[in-house]
Amino acid sequence: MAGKRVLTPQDEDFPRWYQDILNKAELAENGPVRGTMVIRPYGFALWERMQAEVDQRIKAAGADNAYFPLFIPEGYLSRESDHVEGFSPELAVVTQGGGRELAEPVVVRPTSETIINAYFSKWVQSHRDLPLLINQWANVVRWEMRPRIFLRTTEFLWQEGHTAHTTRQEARDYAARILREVYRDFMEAVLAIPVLVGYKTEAERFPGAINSMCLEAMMRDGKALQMGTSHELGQSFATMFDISYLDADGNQSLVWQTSWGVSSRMVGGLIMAHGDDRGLVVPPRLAPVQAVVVAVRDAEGVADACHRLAGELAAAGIRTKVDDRTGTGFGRRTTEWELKGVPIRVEIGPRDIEQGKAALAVRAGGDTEAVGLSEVPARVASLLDGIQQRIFDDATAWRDSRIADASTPAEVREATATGFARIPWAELGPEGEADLAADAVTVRCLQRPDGSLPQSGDEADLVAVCGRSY
RNA sequence: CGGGCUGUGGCGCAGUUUGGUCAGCGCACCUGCUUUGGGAGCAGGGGGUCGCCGGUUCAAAUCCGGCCAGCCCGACCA
Repeated sequence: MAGKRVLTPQDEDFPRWYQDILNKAELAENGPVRGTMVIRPYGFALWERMQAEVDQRIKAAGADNAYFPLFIPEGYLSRESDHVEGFSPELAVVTQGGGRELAEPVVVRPTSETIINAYFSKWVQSHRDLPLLINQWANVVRWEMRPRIFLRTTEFLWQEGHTAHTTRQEARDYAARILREVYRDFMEAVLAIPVLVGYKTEAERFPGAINSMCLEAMMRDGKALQMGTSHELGQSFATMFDISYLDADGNQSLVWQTSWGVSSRMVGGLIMAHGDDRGLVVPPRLAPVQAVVVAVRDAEGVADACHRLAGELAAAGIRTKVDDRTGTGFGRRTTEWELKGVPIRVEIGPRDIEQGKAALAVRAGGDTEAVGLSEVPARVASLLDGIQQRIFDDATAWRDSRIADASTPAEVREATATGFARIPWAELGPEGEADLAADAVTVRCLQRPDGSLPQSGDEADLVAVCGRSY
């Protein structure tokens, strides 16, 4: 009745472990078209929580939500040469509609810079129209060669922000602000995933950008996952789409732009940053279910006590669920909630009722304790705070133990077998970067020696953080 | 697109070398009873034109030809 293996252990086969979690925690599965995914209710609940938290921060940063079309005239893409070069291999193109050949094929958006900027061009006439700060939640399609659920799918869900400013400095500051106040804050405070911030090298830059900033996280197998990006687009799109305005002195000027996004890939990051051999570990601030009240077995008063307690927990602002499926064995249900990473289980059985207590079990760490029924809501609330911090601290300690300093490409190769390597960018350079690429090792980001975000990619003393990535 | 491999109930697989008695196993699912404090036990049961098309043969999951799909490793990427 005990100890049966639920998942392939991470150490044995990490990709297999990931697949097992997707299935057993009922997160997502493949769609019928290669590279597409069906996101199941629990997986989607995680995404909805992410959306809510990110959306709130985006609005606090002053951007408004809008929605632009899924279909983009093919001609729009080719207006920005780097952009079209970067994306054309992975475009899905519609050539027929209504039973006949289309005069001009339309592409399914791989990202919306082109169509959004076509409208920015109409909306921006005066310096009084700036800054223009727009965000949209959407699905996009990129025909990926090697899809993996959540991490790299042909269709994925994301938010993309697009802004226009009067000066380069203002645009840069806003892109950096989004990186820090929206993305980094969300990832560290809510997802409990520590991230490294920095600049992309020219080789890794977004097609059409003059500067790409990013957030990189380490997964439990030591590989890197790019969790989000924020780009300075300069004036290339402004030029191509003629986004110009009259400034206060009556001169015609071009805007400076940014774009930035995070996607459903973060669900994959959440799984791989915190998950263990028992399943998912969801940090409390994200968790769709923060506490599940489990009826141990069907006995006098158990179901009533569970529902009463769940009501009190909900009233205390805790996202709560009751599991009174006593027809299913207790062990199985416990395992299920563990697989789904619910932060706290509140277990109530006849023994607990007798003693006027409930058993609290914490997913991260596995601690258990008995708490008087009336004290449960307060105790759960305080435990949740501690759990959130603990998950973040554990992830940070884990990551830091797998980052090594290197001074030669050979040392970088060695260190990236198990984690990240830091090497002076002046030492590595674009030549060293190209060399490492042969072994699938890439520069994840350039940052200052103290880990902070540079003001420009040309600063002396920048450090290249290298790793294998998803 | 280059290199390696696989297609058999929902999932994971055995069977293919040596054609027949092979359509099977584990998990999952359904019913009943006993269970329930870490994936329960027993009994009974449902579900598969063996990727598709064609060929050889008395007989094809098995042999032959063609096609299709998927997986893994590389170039691309949120």
